[in-house]
Amino acid sequence: MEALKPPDTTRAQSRARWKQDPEGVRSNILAVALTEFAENGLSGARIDEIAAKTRTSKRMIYYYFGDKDGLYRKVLEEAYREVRAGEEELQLDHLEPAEALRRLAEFTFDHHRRNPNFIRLVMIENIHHGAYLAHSDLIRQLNETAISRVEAIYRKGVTSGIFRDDLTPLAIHWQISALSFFNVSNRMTFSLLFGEELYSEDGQERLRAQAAEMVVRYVTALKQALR
Amino acid sequence: MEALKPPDTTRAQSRARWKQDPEGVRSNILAVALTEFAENGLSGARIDEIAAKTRTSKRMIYYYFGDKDGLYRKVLEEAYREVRAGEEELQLDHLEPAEALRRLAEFTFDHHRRNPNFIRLVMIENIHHGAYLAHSDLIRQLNETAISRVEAIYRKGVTSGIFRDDLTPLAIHWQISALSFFNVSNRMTFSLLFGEELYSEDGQERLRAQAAEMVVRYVTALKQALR
DNA sequence: GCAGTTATGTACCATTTGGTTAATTTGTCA
DNA sequence: TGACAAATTAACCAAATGGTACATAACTGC
Repeated sequence: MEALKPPDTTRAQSRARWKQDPEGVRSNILAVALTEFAENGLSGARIDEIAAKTRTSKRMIYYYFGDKDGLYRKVLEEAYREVRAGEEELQLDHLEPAEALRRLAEFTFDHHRRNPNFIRLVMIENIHHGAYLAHSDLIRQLNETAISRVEAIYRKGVTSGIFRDDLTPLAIHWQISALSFFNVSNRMTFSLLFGEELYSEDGQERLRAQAAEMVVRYVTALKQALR
Repeated sequence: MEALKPPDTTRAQSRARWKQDPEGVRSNILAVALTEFAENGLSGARIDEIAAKTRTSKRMIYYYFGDKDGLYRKVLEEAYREVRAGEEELQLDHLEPAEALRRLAEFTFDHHRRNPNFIRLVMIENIHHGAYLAHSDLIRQLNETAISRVEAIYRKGVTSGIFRDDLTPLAIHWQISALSFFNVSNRMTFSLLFGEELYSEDGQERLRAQAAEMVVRYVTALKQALR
């Protein structure tokens, strides 16, 4: 349709030498894009800005990821993968159920705190009604383990009689997540509205202990409540 | 700088008559903008789109709100005002502390659930590091009451000996908020990852009761736990 | 060492988008 | 009633932004 200009062959001579590094370029783009999306949201992030912070060019983003949405999707998957990998370390089998549950809650609290960019991506994804997450089987799969971990602990606790038996692992996971997630996701508005005291080192230490205690107390059978 | 075209006086004849309605126009813009920002985020929302859904024109948005940021700021303030106004109805003075606290938690849970657009705005604001909320004294002021409501209940409970005395109203408010907020904010990703069961009517009823129970149990002094 | 494929740099483009200019009408009040 | 301010319409604009076209260098396998 449009008239193409005549190819400009003269300036090509000045090009420097370079080495190919597909994997490096790819992961470099992903890393930069992760922080850009986490910082600015999906529509807030700028492809040009991402490209500029990359060691390569905008062209390569489209070469490897197709378009902005494609890039975002891969970023989301990568973020989930990393975070879930970080959860592997946790070993709770040898602990008695109440202690295991407390540790799990504390761990989750810490883990979310250490991964604010991930939390932000999840917030962003929720703003978009989970439209991108919906298309990723990989991510869904990664989360099965989260539930089974709670389930193992809870089942043991019910069997030994120290946990009440009218709850579900899913609900317990929900509660732990809520307290841990909110702590990071709403930090800015909460501290602006109510002061910084909950977000000092001490304050966080207390919130963490309180959140864990809250969950444990809730799951503990009433007749056990006095120890 | 640029050459101006000669004024086109001929077509002006065709303009229809209209009535002035500054307040109506203003609030109409605000209402439309609220849902657009809540739906798409700050950078995701389009001024043209907002204008189109308005009964007036884009020009009026700039006339009344200056620029996109100005509009967003006013939307945020308006949303806070409405939501806080909705909390006025709550009367808890006549209840004994444990019951009052349970009611407060349940009310907050319901209230957040009824105002998803507000929740989304707060999420968006957190994505932006609370940059806009930081400039609004009005909003900060509106939240003082939230804390004092908790404080009144908590103080009564401590005095009468049924609440433990090592907590702060702020932390209790944080806990209630976390459970209530997360329920709405993370609904999409959570249900995509773990299924819809927590978000059915029954599921929500249970989560609500559990959240309230969790808070009450936590605040209750241990020696009271068996009633 | 050459043919074909993969990877990359440079320049360019169409559209979208926030924002503006200028003219015109409606309301107000001396 | 007429001048001045407030409200509103319609057309226009420059910059930003997602995305491409094209040429070419690096790599791979024979």
